[in-house]
Amino acid sequence: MKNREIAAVFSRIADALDIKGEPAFKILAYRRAARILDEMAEDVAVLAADNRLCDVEGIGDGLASKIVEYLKTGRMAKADEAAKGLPAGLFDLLNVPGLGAKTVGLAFKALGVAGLDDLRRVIADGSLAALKGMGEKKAENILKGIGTLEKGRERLLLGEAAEIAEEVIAELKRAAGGGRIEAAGSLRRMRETIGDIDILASVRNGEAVIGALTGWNRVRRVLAAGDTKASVLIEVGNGERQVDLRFVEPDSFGAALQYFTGSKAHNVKLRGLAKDLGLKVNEYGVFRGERKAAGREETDVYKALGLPWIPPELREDRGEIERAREGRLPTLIERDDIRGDLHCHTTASDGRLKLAELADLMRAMGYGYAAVCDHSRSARYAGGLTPERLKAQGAEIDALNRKLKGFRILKGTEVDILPDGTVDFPEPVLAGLDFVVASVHSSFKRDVTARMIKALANPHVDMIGHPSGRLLSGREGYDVDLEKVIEAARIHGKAMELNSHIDRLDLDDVHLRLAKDKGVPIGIGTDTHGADGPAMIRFGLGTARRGWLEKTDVLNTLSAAGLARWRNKRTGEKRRP
DNA sequence: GCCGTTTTCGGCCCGACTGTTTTCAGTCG
Repeated sequence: MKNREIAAVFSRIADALDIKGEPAFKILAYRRAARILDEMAEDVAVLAADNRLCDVEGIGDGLASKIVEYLKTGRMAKADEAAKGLPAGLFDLLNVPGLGAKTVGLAFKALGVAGLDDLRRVIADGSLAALKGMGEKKAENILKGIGTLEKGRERLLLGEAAEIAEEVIAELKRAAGGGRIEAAGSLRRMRETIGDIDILASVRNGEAVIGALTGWNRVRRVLAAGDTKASVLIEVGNGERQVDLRFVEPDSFGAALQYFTGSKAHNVKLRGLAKDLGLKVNEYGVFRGERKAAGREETDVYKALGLPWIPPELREDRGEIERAREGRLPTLIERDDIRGDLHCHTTASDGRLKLAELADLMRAMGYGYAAVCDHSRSARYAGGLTPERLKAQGAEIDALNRKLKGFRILKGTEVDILPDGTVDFPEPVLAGLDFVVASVHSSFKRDVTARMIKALANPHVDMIGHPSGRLLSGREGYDVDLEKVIEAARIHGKAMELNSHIDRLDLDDVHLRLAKDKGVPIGIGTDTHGADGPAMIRFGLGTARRGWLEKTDVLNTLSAAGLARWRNKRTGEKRRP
């Protein structure tokens, strides 16, 4: 699939045009197309073959022909033309915070700056500061920006960002002594990774809160501190992370929350819609001329635009505004819809919880069941179970279940999908289990698509575990065609996992929506290994909601009995729930 | 570059902060 490749080419064209000072809206069109391609689950080559590229909003004749050109030849003349005369090192400079395309273009034209080393030199010798419109302060800030860039500004995992935000908010609330303080931005949208942490406040003593933030002992550097806004860099691990704080009056809180939750694409479209209605939307409210029509609550803002409230997780401009206008928004899955956990480990393999401890924690979540899915024998690094040990675990589960009221542990396994596509336990062993997750844990580059499809054909396999295999902290996923695997799941009546581990969130939002559209059920598992595991369902749920999933799309909204019926319907087996 | 129940041309979201300026450009979100 060439979607991401082409997105990267468009993005590069946008950067080049930006440095050259081309019209902003042309650049915007390339950037928008890059984002759309990046998030699209459907193969752009298929769209091109069907002559449907122009059906995608944001892609017109011009971009469509460039995509076709790239698919045919592997090149794009426009990209070469745009980058002509620009040293490759210039593009790196755009990553320096506080340094934009205009300044990069100026430094290149006036001083021949072609990369980071040149930039450091012209800052050191004062020639950058001497340019028109520049100055000592600007040069100094750019130098600090280079330092920040080199410290690493990789995005935080959603779970990490949530933890930091909670800490900051608690700190600010102490100083505020009342009022509303909430996280906004991509964190509120539950994106899988988070850049900056955005916090919105509506409090009496704003000065005290700004002071609490800028004076906090984890703050390394104050980037800006005005009357209504402050930005700081705080220490996180070995790196730094930006926290933005905004103040608004209480009667603008809803408008500001809407505005700072984003996404940018969602807001741009919303404002366009407002304009068509003769309204103006900003972070203070919805206005008709001078008159303020809404602002205190977020629901009022959407209502003023003729829309129902749109859940933050949907706000990515992936069709949610159109659906809201038609009154056809999905009813997203909620925490209370979840009846059990489908993926947990115990001390029998690489977990840190004993069976009884796991059962207690899962009961405390309000569930009716949890499936213990320890590793199979080939996963030696994880202490995978032999058939004999699995049988012994089953006896232990039976004994425990006899003592538990209103809750059961389901006998399961996370069985390895071996390099030849068979699974790690023979069929008679699997036949005695309540739930079977099949996962790839080795030979990531070897025929993963075919192996998963073969595993799905095994009558005892219920679900493919963490299907892409990616780790958000850095590991590329398997070499796998998820569209084909999801199609195979549909044919066999099987489920795909949404693994809630903060480093996985796998399937991702885009593929979840694809699975939903195909009618393939999603099982949300936490992959619990320790005591902090069960609560991670929160991040799985956020991702599920980003994938537009409703209660009926998710397997573990069924009761234990319902889950057994789902399996029996497929297999024709009779198994007591 | 895209796009059109007012438009095939002329729009394209809006504001805060900073540093450089005597009124605004650049960057960011």
